[in-house]
Amino acid sequence: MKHVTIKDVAKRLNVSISSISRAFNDKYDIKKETKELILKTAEEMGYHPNPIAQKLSQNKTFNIGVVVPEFINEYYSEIIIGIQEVFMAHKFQVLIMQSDENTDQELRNVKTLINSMVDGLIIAPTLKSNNMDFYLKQYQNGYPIVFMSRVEKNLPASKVLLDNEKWGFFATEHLIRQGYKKIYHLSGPKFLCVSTERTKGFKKAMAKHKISKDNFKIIEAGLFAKNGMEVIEDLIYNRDMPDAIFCFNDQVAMGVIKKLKSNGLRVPEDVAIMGHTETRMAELITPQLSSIFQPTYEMGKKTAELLLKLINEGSDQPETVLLNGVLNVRESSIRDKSVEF
Amino acid sequence: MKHVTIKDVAKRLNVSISSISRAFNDKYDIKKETKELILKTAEEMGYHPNPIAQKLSQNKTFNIGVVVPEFINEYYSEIIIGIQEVFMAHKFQVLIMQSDENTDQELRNVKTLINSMVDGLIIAPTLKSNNMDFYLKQYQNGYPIVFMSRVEKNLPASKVLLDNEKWGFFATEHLIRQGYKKIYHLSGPKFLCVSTERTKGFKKAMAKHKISKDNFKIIEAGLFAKNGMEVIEDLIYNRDMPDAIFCFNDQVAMGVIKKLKSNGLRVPEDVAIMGHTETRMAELITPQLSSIFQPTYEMGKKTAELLLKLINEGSDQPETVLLNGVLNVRESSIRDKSVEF
DNA sequence: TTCTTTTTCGGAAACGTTTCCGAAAATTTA
DNA sequence: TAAATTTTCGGAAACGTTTCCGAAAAAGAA
Repeated sequence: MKHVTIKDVAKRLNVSISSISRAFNDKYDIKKETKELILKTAEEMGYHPNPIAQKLSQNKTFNIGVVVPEFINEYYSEIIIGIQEVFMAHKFQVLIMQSDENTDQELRNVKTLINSMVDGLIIAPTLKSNNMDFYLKQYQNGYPIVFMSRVEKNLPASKVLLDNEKWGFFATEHLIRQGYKKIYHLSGPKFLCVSTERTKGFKKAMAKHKISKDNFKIIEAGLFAKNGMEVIEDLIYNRDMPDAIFCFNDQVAMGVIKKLKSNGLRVPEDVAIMGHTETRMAELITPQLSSIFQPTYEMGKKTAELLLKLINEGSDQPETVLLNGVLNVRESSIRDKSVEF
Repeated sequence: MKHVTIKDVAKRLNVSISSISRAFNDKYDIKKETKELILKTAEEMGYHPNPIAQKLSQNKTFNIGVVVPEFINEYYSEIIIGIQEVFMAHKFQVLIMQSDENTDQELRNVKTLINSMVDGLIIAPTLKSNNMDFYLKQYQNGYPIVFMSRVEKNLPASKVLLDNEKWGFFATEHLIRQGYKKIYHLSGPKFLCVSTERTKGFKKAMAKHKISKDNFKIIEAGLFAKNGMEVIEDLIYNRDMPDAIFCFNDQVAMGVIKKLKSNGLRVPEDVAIMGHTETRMAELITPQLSSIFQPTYEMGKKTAELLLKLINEGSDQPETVLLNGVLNVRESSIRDKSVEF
């Protein structure tokens, strides 16, 4: 496992190490023939420049870091695939770290990556991240950071996110247009901005269509299937069942559907269900789940491009990319066709 | 974004850089007071040792690489969490790369990581990986590599995997014991060893319980829900429906269930379904899906420990860890309770 | 006190590159 | 042919550490 170094090649060819370096870095001041000779014998000798040494010398690591709250769900996994695609094309390595929805772990991750001298950072904060001040300070000091997904629209930094309010609105309006009269919204935690945004969209739709306060309700549920199940249990217990529910995400929606079915309620005939942040399971369950598809792959690519620009050109103005979703209507929110409206 | 270096601290305190280094590396030959003084002022000045320089100097990167075929499914994500846990405790960074089930991409990933001088590698090969010879050569040259999940039981290298034959056997035997008489197996691709192992287990159960050739069948399906759906379409078309199906994995099983239901067949009354490599969705769908749970987290931890040992102590004998699964019986494979057997 | 041993520290080489500077060689111009 | 310019290359410093070696300082033994 002995590595061939630049010196070995230099000695073999009786040239200076600078020439070897020049040959490998496509510098202008080297004769074409010597360059080719060098590259050829280097190849033969199995020489590869040592990235660590390059990094030390250039003070650049060609690594970037990605910190996500989790990648158990396909959401961040898909985003990362997009990120990786862009950076691999530019010879960057993508270091991924996950925070397990833990703000301390997140801070440790970020510090580890900064310490590892990554050239830039993509951060999707955890649920209750209280590290934003620290991140912003780094950003303002010129450290290239792009935020993703779970940040406020007015954060003074470059970021890529779905317009959650808008698509919360569309999801809700779809239910209204289907003729459902009593619509509840199971929101995520209220300290999670993507949740409050979606809730804002929900309220906006209620206002636009002049639905009275008696006919809608916002219930703080959570992120997971079990949160959805718990809420349904309560609603059943309280005999307070709407005819449509817009859930914070597909996981919650699936919990809701499960619980409704096990209590003999039919979806969508008794209660219509709308999810959000579509998962691949949406098509597989019965009934198929209506949801808002997020363009995860494009989110990843866009985020990566923003960071790449920040790394190469430095920051000028923070740039915010608001992406659009797709409303996928499936069985779970289609009103019985016999009902005209 | 100017980094404070060891020299700055040395100048400030009027000591040599070697002393600073000694203070940070807990060397014995430094006075306790100076050490404390150094650590204190270093802290004040915001000095952190530059990992790149450390790596260059020590010829060790404290990075390890993990190459997985994908992490869209929760399986590898969970394993990675286990891996990360162990390595973070030992101050290693975990570089994750994914191959998108593409053997060329996989080779590129591995080479990139080796070039990046990671101290060790965990590899879960892609479907049709034809790079095993290359990996084994590296391993035999002393490069620390541990294989995971998708490798042959007799591969001459350290590895961690589920005993797929055994749990394929148990899954099948469960169906037999429930009284199902005609049992089909939807296998994965035949060049995927975890699939052939599970199939072996299926056959073994058939042999043990003396089920005649007319009453079981092995159909090569694939890895995804749509593969399961396609097979069911064929079976319906050919009027060739068993009363139980053991699917290669949960994804296939969910496709199967969906297709059965949309054709008016009930699960498990008409056809019982057994999955494998349990997903969290198993509990959420109707009917709840019986499956073989794989101890992903422990797999990750165990793999990481093996690699850590290999890195620190060098290789002696290749070690193979065969993990056990858990048979989780749920609604999809429980025979009507009125039937005694 | 003087000599030996131990503790503590500084100097310098080494890790493998890139890059600046200046010089030699090759080419062009006068 | 000589001078000026351009091309090509080597030497050496720099990146920020660790570590070896030997010396100074402190402590212990005689």
